[in-house]
Amino acid sequence: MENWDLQAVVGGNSSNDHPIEDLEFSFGPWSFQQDEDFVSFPGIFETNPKVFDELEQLYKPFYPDLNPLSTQTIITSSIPVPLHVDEPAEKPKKKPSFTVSQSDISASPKPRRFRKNQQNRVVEHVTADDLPSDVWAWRKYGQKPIKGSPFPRSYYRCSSSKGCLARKQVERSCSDPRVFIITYTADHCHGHPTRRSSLAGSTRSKPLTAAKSIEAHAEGETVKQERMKMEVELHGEEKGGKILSPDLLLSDDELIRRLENFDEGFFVDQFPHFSHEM
DNA sequence: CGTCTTTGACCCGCGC
DNA sequence: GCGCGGGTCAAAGACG
Repeated sequence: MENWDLQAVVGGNSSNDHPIEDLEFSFGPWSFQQDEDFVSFPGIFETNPKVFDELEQLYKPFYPDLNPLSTQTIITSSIPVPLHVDEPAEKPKKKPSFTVSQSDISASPKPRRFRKNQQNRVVEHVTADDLPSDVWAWRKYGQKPIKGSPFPRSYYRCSSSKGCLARKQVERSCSDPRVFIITYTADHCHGHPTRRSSLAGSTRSKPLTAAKSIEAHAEGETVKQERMKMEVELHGEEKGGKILSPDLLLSDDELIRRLENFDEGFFVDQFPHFSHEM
């Protein structure tokens, strides 16, 4: 028995009537589009009904009422398969055109066996412009250089609530340094973050040179800080502490105000990929 | 004082 | 069993 990734890759577009522009699934050595008769792949779905159930679970959140994803999103689930299952001969795997290469996720050419806690991951590939605002408070607990990538990977855990198992990894794509790969692992065990008693240490606002700022990106920071610095880089100024993309990021005061008047609609707007889990 | 980042050490899964 | 690589821990220092 071996674990293969079951992966749903969603190309999003929030600006028109078709929020999901592309949808592709991959499982082990196979990949297939949303409109293909994937049930006919030999051996797998017949002998592994769980695969179909898992696939449905991955697929369901996006249809029929599509969530307005603004980024490319990859959801993975690791599923055990018998070793005797043969790889497809007539259906060579094709690589999704918009997603990151497999080497960005794992340098291993073979299907990767996940560690515990990594069974359900949500991977987002976002540019600086698309960095999602993040209502959660993340605390960095580690950073590691990644083999094959010039950029290190940063590890964050949720500090919004004690005991929350939610994790986040942030790294830059080695194929496109403008793209950040954000991997969410495990669910938050709380509804929404409580206001922290202190913000000490949360806003490291030392003056940044452009080079230093880029270095900071490479080292990985919270999404909000990344966006703030990227905005400074791109536009050369920060306007009154507010970010230039009000639809994507709120000022601290506005964020806190909206959090204190928290409603589910706001939450769903901000975190569509979590909406189906609530 | 509480919370943050940084960073070297350690742990653990995996392939050989 | 060993080595590699990724993930986590924890101490130290910084910040408001």
